[in-house]
Amino acid sequence: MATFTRVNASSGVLKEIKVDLDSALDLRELRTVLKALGDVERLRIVQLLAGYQEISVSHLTQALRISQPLASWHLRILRKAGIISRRKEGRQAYCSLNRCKLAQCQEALAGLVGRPGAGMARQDNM
Amino acid sequence: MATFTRVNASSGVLKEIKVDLDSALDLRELRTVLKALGDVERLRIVQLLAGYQEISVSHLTQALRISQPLASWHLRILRKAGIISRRKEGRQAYCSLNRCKLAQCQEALAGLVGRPGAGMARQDNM
DNA sequence: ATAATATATAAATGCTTCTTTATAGATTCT
DNA sequence: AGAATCTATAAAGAAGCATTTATATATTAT
Repeated sequence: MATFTRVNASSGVLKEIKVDLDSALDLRELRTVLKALGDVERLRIVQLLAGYQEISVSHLTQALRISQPLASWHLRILRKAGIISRRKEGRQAYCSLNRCKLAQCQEALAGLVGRPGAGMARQDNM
Repeated sequence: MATFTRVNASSGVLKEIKVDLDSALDLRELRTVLKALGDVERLRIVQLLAGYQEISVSHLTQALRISQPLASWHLRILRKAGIISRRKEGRQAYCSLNRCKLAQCQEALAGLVGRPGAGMARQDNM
């Protein structure tokens, strides 16, 4: 298992943590990804993106029949969550799916409920 | 594969679609489930519930150190999304995880991006 | 340089979500 | 019956989200 150490900033306590890079989604990041996916328009974007290597914003806008600023809005949320990437070429922006991020999300979800210790720390205090 | 036919209301076109019942989450329902999971408190609830057959609301409230009304609020959202079930006994309410729903969610997510046709209809109009 | 195109951002607006405090409903205990 | 307990709901407020219209920025074409 590939690991690295990092500082736990959220707790205020400086503590080293072993993190599994292959499914390194803590609760907060998992929340962010799931929240980003929890919208029909954004799911349609992901669905569309899944069928292509990459696609320009204008094509996406046409394909999904949504306004261009709305597409930009949703793309921004997906990008901030790490679900998609953007490549700029000339005046176009090409979007592509970060499939590994989605895989991580599924992993984390499975780890949350399934195998203890896989992708997510378990608390056993009751 | 268990299937049934239904009308595609979103497109306005009346069209019969084969649906896989084992991962029968359409975009809207997937959205609802993901949205319900897209919150740290609710993920903590799911995480806790995953470790037990069932757990009472008051135990859950203590374990997660959140107020009782807040627990009720989040539990309601999880229940409406089909992620948890509730069994009432006396004055207590016992919550349990619907693991199959989470599995469906993972399936749908995988189907959305991965195998075409698995769990989710694909659009190929570009 | 001007015009056209592609994308992003801003402002405004209505809607939903999260959280707390307070209260109601139902069940058990004395 | 009355008191205590468990859970749900209501009201209220702050914060955040989705959407539209209008505008800015950057790039290409004429």
